[in-house]
Amino acid sequence: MNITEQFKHIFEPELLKEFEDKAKHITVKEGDIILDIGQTVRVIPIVLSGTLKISRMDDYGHELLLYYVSPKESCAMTFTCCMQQFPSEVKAVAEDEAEFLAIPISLMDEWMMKYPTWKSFVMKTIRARFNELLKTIDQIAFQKLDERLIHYLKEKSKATGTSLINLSHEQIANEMASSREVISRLLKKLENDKKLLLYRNQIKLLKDL
Amino acid sequence: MNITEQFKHIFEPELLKEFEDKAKHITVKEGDIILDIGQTVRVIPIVLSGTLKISRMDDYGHELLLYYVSPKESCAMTFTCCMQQFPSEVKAVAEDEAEFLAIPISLMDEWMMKYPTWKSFVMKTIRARFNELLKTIDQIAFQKLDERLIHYLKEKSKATGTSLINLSHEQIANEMASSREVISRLLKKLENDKKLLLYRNQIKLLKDL
DNA sequence: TTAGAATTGTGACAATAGTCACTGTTCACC
DNA sequence: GGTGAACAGTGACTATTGTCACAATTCTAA
Repeated sequence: MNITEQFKHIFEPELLKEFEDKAKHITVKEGDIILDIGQTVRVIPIVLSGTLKISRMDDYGHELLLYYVSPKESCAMTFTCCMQQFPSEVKAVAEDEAEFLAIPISLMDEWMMKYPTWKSFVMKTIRARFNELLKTIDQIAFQKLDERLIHYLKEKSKATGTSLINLSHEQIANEMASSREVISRLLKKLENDKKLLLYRNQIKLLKDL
Repeated sequence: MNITEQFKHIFEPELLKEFEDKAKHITVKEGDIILDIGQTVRVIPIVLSGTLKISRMDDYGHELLLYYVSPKESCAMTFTCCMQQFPSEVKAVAEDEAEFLAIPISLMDEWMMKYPTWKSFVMKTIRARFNELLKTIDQIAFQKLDERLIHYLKEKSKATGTSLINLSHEQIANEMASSREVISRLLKKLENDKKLLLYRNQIKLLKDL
């Protein structure tokens, strides 16, 4: 899709022109690692299509999904990291085939001064991501695994825009920092409760989940 | 202490002058609620002395400590909330008697443009708080309660600047979203392991904790 | 000084989550 | 069509955390 068209209600025309001139258009395929923990942030991504998955890893390779970056969105942590050239604390992976604009970090500062819509976009993004992290904290601190699983499935469904989730139980367990058997059992229980249907590598969410 | 003196290495003189002219000097005592969940952010606090405790609550009143705001620091979430006039998602309580500068949120934007040190302070604060939230997530997602307790005690000690922690087991359990009996038992175990000493309403951390 | 409140200690048990071992099923590919 | 890999189901067990009940201790304030 035409970038100017997609963003014309968000950014001023002069900024859209800058996008055209200075941002690189990047396409990645499912599973590609866009940014790993410890890597220096070199560009700010603005998603055009597809979804990026942002997650946290511990020292033993355990993963925890933090949030998704959907089209027209960006990741707050790149803003703050790049402005001070710090390495990334999180991992960004393409959830499916995705396109994004890569904006050189050197423009951040200039644009913040020059374009009110950019400043507002940055602030909105930071706020939104703070709230996502708080939601994640709520989940793991206050909720049991069965409720967390339901929340996870709903978020995944929202991010991909479909009630068909193409993941193995093992993959789900990994993203939730849990174990396969436990997730299998909980999913089975949800199926018995008519909340979803289980297939191989696929889960169909039903309306009363 | 003189404000100009305390901040002269952080902010430019013109900005310090603005502090003197436009910021309110507020003193609160231990336990005072500076900002509750749902309240609109009206000022940006910059701590002069004492410590603020930032925590998250669930719908049933369970609490989880997120991080502390120490002298010369501020809370990132007020920045982003106030710039768009959103209600607060977290609770801020005075950990002990504390003084802070209250900066009217209307100045935020102007100062961001005018004072490079202010912009840098804001960005640094946002980055630091993101990382604190990630550390909190690491703790609850990847660590067992005994490790979390040790981490909690060390952070508390760092925040208050002493190895004497004046809290009941119940208070600790609350801040960690756990239960009193469990915390009591874990503390007892740490005492047996010569990591700390237990008294009524007080814990003395030993050097090999 | 003494009653009541707050704090701490502890045993018994329940609930939740994780691990191990093994089975059966489905799929891809030669 | 057959074979091995990936995926899913399940029972048995363990570990961790939470809950309940109650005792013991210490503090506070009348």
